Amino acid sequence: MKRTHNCGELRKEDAGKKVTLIGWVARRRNLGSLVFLDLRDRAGLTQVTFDEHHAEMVKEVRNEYILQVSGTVALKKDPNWKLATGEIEVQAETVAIINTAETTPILIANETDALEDTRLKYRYLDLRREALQKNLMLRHQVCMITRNFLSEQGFVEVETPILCKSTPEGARDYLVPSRIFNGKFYALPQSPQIYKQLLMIGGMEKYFQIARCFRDEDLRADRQPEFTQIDIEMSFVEEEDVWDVVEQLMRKIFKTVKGIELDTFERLSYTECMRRFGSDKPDTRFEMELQSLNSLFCNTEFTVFSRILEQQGEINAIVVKGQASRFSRKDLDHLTDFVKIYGAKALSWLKFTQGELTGSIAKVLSDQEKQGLIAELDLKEQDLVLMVADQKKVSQAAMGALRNKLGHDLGLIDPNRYHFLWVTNFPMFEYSEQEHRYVAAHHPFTSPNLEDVDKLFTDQEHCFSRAYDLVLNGYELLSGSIRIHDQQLQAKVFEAIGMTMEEAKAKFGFFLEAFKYGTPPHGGVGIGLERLIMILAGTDNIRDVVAFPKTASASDLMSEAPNTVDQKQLDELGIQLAK
RNA sequence: GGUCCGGUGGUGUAGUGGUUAACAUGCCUCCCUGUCACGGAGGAGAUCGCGGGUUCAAGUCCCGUCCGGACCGCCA
Repeated sequence: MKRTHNCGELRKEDAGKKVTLIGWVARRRNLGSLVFLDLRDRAGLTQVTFDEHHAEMVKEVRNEYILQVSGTVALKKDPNWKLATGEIEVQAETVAIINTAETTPILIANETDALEDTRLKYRYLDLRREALQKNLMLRHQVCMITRNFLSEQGFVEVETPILCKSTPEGARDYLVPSRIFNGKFYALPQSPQIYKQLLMIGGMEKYFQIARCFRDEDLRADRQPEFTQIDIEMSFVEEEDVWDVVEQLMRKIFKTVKGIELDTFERLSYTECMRRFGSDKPDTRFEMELQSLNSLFCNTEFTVFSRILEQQGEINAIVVKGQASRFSRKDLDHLTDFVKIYGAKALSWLKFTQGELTGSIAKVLSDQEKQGLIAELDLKEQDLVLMVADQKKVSQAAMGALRNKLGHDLGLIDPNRYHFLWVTNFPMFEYSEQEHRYVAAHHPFTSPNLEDVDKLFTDQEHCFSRAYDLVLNGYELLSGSIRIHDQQLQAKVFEAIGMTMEEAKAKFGFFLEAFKYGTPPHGGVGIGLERLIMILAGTDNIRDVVAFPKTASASDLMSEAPNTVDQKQLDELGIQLAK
């Protein structure tokens, strides 16, 4: 079985050549004694023509049959400009039916038919479609660029274990029961975090891995229970060194894949980022930043606002420029419902038309406040002001989400822009409403800012860390940090996050032991590969860039995993099911 | 754990209490020598996700349940 060409490469220059193609039948057009078949492989489509002497040979052929066709390349009288190979056709001389196929439940040639559950059940058929093939090849390309680039920079790819020790901080672990030690469990890695740090202690200096990670948490459009990180760790570095490697890698990827020279990677501290965008992963392709109205309303008579301010809350506003008339009362009610998702109790709105402020809270504001608003927000005719007054966290989250929604709905976002932003100086702790105390915001190996070490116990709210994220177009593309390499500091951090040395030893004893023997200063990142590919592929669904993805309930519709197992398997593992 | 949306021939949809469940596409048969989402004629194909209830009557209303999707919580 041999082919001389793939189904995507023949051009008018090839006219007259004898060729052999192998491919799936994508479509048939049977005109009686003249039959056209579109033959498809991963490279594309080529029309094969069977004249009155050959039409009989393919009478029984149906879609998705695999044919080997030999014939002569000929120019078409009427080219099909929609197809790369549209100027030519192959006039068949011999044909072999390599395989037959039953009628497929989904039509491969029609990219838009079939809903996602059907596509997932027959994933192998969905994979025959151009869109998924392109995405998987793009993913391969990015991985190859990454491997080559990092290797050239002196990074060594090392595989770390999949069967690990469970460390039940952070995300929920996937557990694997041990047969040899009944009642004991391995955990699948949430990330190779500890191992890559051990590799630094082990003297690898520069490590990377295209690493599979597992988190047993609920899914989202951009979250799968198993996913891949481009995991990088470096010794003897500070933030700038890590960022430089990442920026170079991104430049290389975007240059090769998209032909784009990236702009400067901007930087914002976490606090600044939250203040301006209400999110730690803002889409910075458009403006419409949050503006605090706290000082403007510090003496307001409007009790809803004054009460919020008394409780250390925030009043944040965004201004939709020049589009006030576009928003009906109903639209604004929908936006109110939208902010309520994020815990906001209400959305206040004001329209600036003909020099007047009208809207939900226009009657309760004093003239002075209205003039202040107009000046402070630099309002122009037809501007719409949207405000959420609430606890700081709620106000920021609601306005950040609203900003994002409006950016999309109003078409303020240029889909061809790629805007990178480093978010730096993440807080070391975050307040847990459930536990009524400050808890670690990151894994406990993240270094605090050196000038904030004193605040570890005295001022956790204002203690910041050497953790950073890279944000691209509203997605958190990577997280990373400079790690702690000093034993005393590590002990302090454990204590500060409420972990006794005994607990720490029980959980990470091997790791702490390793720390004693000359740990180099080190830091790194984990890049979310799927999110990067999603953005490059222009999709907002992670399943479009994963070959065999899980559904929102973490099941595989094709293989029907997870499934029940034999009693014998359970017995070997010493597992008894409840009930 | 929660909120919302959806489930109707193979596939995608319409059907908002009343005849034999409609349309497109796919599939099957026949016709067709220049199609390229070919065209034309005919045909088969659906216990309307599942269970219960309301009603003279349920694809349609109600309750439960399963499945899919989006989001909130969660994701150190």
